[in-house]
Amino acid sequence: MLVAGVVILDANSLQVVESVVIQDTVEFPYIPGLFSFRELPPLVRAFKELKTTPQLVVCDGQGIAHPRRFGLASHLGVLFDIPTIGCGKTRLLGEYKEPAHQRGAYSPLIDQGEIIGGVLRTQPNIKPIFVSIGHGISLPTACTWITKLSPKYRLPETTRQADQLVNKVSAELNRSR
DNA sequence: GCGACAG
DNA sequence: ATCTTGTCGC
Repeated sequence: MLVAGVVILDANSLQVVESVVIQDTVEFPYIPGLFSFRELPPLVRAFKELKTTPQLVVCDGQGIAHPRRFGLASHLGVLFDIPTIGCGKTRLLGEYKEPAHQRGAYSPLIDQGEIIGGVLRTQPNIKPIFVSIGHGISLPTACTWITKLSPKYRLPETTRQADQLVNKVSAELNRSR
């Protein structure tokens, strides 16, 4: 069983505009590099229930910072033809130097001589996150957006709100069983 | 063969 | 992701 959530926030106030949570049964296991095979189906189901069409999507996973340069965020962006950003808490691949300890600073994530993403410091002296292009956006613009969406915590508000919603639902789901 | 490895 | 205690800080 898997619970997937999508939360839409207003870009300026960062207040929740709409949210969708679905529960699905997935058979495909988690395999690094094949994340989409497991997470995309339920995510697509959740997206189809949205009444609002998002102008930008922040995904919990990588974009082109992927062995085939096509992670979950890239996949979702192409499917719905919507700008997307891959935003992971940990690294899938690539080498990098520690970014400056200042909010908004980021250093390039490199693989095979290519810049596949940015290691972004969203909060001063806090472990950075891994940002990469998903679809229809540049890396600098993606980093600017993620920084703007993370005014107080390490992770962007979009991800935090979605996580909280999912945890809440899955918690009361267990309690009744 | 060994180590690395989004969630 | 999950397991898992106390602890530090706003």
